[in-house]
Amino acid sequence: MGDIEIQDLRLLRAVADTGSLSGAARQLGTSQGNISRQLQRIERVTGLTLFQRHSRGAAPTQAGRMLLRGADTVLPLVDQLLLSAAEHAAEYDAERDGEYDGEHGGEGAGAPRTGRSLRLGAVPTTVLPALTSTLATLLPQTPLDLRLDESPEVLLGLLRGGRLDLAVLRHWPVLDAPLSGRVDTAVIAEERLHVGVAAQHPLARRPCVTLADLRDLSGQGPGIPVLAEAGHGALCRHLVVAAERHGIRLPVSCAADRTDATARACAMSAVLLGYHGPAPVPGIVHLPLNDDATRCLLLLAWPAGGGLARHGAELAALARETYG
Amino acid sequence: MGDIEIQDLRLLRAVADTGSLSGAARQLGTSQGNISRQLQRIERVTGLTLFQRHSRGAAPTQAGRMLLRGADTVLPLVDQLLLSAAEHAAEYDAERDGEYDGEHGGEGAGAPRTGRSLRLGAVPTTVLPALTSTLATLLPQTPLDLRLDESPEVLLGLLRGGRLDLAVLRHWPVLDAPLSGRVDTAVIAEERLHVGVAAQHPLARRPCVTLADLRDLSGQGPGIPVLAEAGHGALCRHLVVAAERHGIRLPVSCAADRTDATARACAMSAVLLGYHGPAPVPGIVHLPLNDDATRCLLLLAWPAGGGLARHGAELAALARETYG
DNA sequence: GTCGATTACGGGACGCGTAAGTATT
DNA sequence: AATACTTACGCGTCCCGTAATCGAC
Repeated sequence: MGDIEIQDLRLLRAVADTGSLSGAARQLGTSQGNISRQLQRIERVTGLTLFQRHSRGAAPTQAGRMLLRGADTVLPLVDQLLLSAAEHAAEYDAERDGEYDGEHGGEGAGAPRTGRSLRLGAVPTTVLPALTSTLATLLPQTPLDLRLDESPEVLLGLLRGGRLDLAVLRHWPVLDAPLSGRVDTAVIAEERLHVGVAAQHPLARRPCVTLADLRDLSGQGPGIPVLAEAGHGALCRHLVVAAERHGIRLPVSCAADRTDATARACAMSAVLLGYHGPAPVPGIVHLPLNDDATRCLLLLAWPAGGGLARHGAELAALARETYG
Repeated sequence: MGDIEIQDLRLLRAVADTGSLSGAARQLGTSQGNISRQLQRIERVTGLTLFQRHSRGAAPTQAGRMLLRGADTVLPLVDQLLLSAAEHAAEYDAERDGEYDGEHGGEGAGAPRTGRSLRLGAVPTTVLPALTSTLATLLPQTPLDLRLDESPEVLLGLLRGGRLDLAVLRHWPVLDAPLSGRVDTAVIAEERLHVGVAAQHPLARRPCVTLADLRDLSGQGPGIPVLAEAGHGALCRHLVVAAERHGIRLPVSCAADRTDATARACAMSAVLLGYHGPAPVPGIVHLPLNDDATRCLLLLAWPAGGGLARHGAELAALARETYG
C-alpha cells in the first residue's frame, strides 16, 4: 500500500469541512477536477472508499471518518512544526553547530563522551523525567539528545549500532523473547497496566479488573470495547496476545490521541487502556489491570562493556528510587 | 515556505539514524544522489540547514534535531493510521454507509437531527468525557461524530456554517475579542492553568506561581524556560500575550508531545505549562498559575436559534456539575 | 439552468537512476 | 585507494489546468 502524504490529509479535511469536492477546490485554490482525481488516487492507494459522492456534495464514510480523525491529530502537529521551523529559521541562521559525532561501528569503549551530548533513547513513560533530572545533575555540562520511540527493536538497534549511549525500553517477560547480548540492562520498575471506564460503566465499582472481565464485556455486543491512545500500539498488540493466551479475542484499537480516546470511550461505553499513572479526568474511573501475562518491565539498557557499564546500574537504582 | 511531506520526515529520520546520506539511501532503497538532492530541497523549503555534511557522514544541526523530534511524533501516528486503514480495508470493504447529511447553508432550524449523528466539535480538554457520557445517556441511539480541533475560530466557523451541532471551546475573557453573534454559549467551567517543575527546581516549594515568577526565571540565563506540550499552541500564544501585558517577554515553546515536554523540561530545568488536571508524574511538582490575565473559560456553543437552543444550557449545567 | 462530479487532453514540472567529479581519510 | 557527498544529463512519470460530459434538483 502506498504512503499517504500530508497534502492528502489536508485535502480530506477540506472536503469534509466544506462538504463538497468543489468547496474543497475553492478552499485549496485548485480546480474541481483536480480534487476529484486526487481523492480517487487516495482511495486507490488506501484501498478504502472515503467519501460517498452525492449530487449535492460528499459525505465521509466510516473509513473516511477514521482517516479524518488521524488528520486532526497529525495536521496540527505538522503545522506547529513548520511554525517552529519558520521561527527558528532567522534565529539559527548561519549557525555552525552539529559537529560530527559519528563513531562508526560500535567501538564505543572509552569515557562517557565527555564534552559531547549524551544520546538517550526511550519509550514514552512517566519515569523519563526522573531519569533526565538525574542525568542533568550527574552530568551538568552534557547536553541531552533525547530520542523517543515506542519500539524496543529500534532502540536496541541504535544502541548496538553505537548511535545511542543509553536507552529506556519496555520488556514483557511473559510475552517477549529474551533480550539478546551486546547490551546490558537493569530493571527500573515494573509497570502496572490500568483501564479507565466512564463512571456509569458497570466495571466502575470494581476495585480492579482482569482480562476475563474484558472478555465478558466483549461478549456483550458489537463495537470496540477496548481503546488505547496513540503511541501505545505496542500495548495494544501485547494485550491482544495476552488475551489470546486466555482464549479471548479482544478487539483492541488505537484512538488518535488521549483526548480522543477518552471522549470516544465514554461515548460508546468502551474501556480505556494505559500504562501506569493515568491522569485524573472527571467522569472517568481508573482501575488496575491485574494479570500475570500483562506484566511489563521498564529496563535501562546500554552497550555491553561501554563507558556507561558501571553508571548504568547506578542510574537504574536512582530512577527506581524516584519512581517509587 | 513550502510544505513538508511525510516522505521528507522519513528521509530525515533515516539520515539521522544511519549517520550518513548513503546509509539512508541503502535503508530507503534509493540512490545516494537522490538523498542528497532531496535533503537539499527540504533545507531549501524550510530555510534551515538540517545536517552538517562531513566527509565521514552527516550530523544533525540544532534545527535538524528540532525537525527530528517532530518526525518522531508524527511518523508513529501516520504509521498507525495506515495500519488501521489496512486492517479496516477488508472489514469495511463494500460498505454502504455515509449517507448524505449536507445541510447546505445555515438553514439549521429543526429538530436536533434525530436519527442522524450528533456532530460535536471540541478543543482537547478533560471535560470532554463527562460531556460525551452525558450525551450518550441523553441520546442513546444517536452516534457521536467527534471533531477535535484546538482552534476556536475553526469550530465557530463550522458551527456557523451548519456543519457542527455543538462545540466546546476555550475563551480567554481578558485576551480574546468577545464572541460575535449567530451562536449561543454557556459557560461549562473556568480552567486553571498549571505549571510543572522538576522536584529539584527552585520553584518546586512554592504553593503557587505567578507570571512575575516566570520572569525572574527567564532573567536567570539563556535557554527555554517555558515548555508546553503539542496541541497547546493556543496556550503558548495566550501566555506570551499575557506576559507582554506585564512587560515580560517569555520565551515559550511547544515540545513534540507530553512525554517529550516533560523529559526535556527536567533535563534543562525548564517549566512545563498545561491546563487543568496534570497527570501525576514522579519527580514533577505541579503548581497552580494564578494570574488574572490567564483566566480561561470553557464554553459550550451551538447555533443561535437552532434545535439545541434549549438543550445547550442544560448540557452545560450537567457538564459543569461533573467537572466539579 | 445551476451546481457538482467525472473524464479526456495536452503541456509542463518534477523526480529518479546513472555516472562523473570533488574532497577527506 | 576507499568512502561519502555533490552535480550533470537524460528520461519517464505524474500532476495540473482547461474544458467537455453527465446527473440531480
